[in-house]
Amino acid sequence: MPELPEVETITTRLKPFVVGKKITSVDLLHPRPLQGNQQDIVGLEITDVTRRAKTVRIHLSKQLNLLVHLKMTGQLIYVSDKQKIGGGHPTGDWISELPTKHTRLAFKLDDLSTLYFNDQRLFGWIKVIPTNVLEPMFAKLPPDVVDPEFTFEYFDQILNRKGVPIKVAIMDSALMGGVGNIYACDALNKAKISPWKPAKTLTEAERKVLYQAIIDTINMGIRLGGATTDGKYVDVSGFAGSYQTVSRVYDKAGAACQNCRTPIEKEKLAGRGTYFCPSCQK
DNA sequence: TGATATGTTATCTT
DNA sequence: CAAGATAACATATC
Repeated sequence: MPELPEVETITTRLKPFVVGKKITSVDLLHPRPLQGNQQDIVGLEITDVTRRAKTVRIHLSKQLNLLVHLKMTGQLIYVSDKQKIGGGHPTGDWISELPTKHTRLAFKLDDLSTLYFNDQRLFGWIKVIPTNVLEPMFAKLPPDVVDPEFTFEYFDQILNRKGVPIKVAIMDSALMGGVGNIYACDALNKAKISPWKPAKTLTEAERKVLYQAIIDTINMGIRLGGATTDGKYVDVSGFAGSYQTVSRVYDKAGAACQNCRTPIEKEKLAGRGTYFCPSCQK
């Protein structure tokens, strides 16, 4: 479920509650998501929480880290006797007593609070990974679209090399980090460019508009705490975001295009639901 | 029952 | 190798 803005939101929410605390034990409720040995992190202190692309990095003492990917349905939920905060895929687990049937890991902290990792579809993972392995891996990743390294020159040069539909190019995590389906659809509508248009055929003017639209759309998502598409949970305090209230086309089939009032349509592109305006997105 | 789901990667085919 | 389609991971919901 979560895209970059959702992951960023979880990261910044979690950080003040877990930094400085020690992991006293790790409960493994399902073996699949954990890569590494949970014994290696018992007794370590959480020193920072940061984000790279769509992963949450929990920095630990002893030069170790937990790298968390929520994929489609992951959640990170922090529970103490006075707080319950978190985020990720909106499900009833947000409001249930934890652990739930989807809880895969529970990190018990030394103030008796707990950080839960839930994941209904088991696509997500948590890796125990030393800093000297992680940082070279990160160095090989392309820039995230919110990084200063994501320049127009970089974007322009990538498009020249790609004949794939522009939507596929901007969502390709090997080319740029952080653009998922919601924000890809919205940025393309904002830029009035067809998702099917081959990347290399975009004009200079279109590239400039799209470059800015991607950055603006993702930043809007971050500002609003990400999107919570399940209407049942949009009001759950400490979890939900509100990007869905300003979403231009995602999940808006039949609604009026914000550019030209034409009804938004939905089709498949590369296996993903793709929302677009058939009139103004050329 | 079948289609769909905010992610990523592998594997086919052309 | 490029590009496009499809499948795979595994589960819940409409």
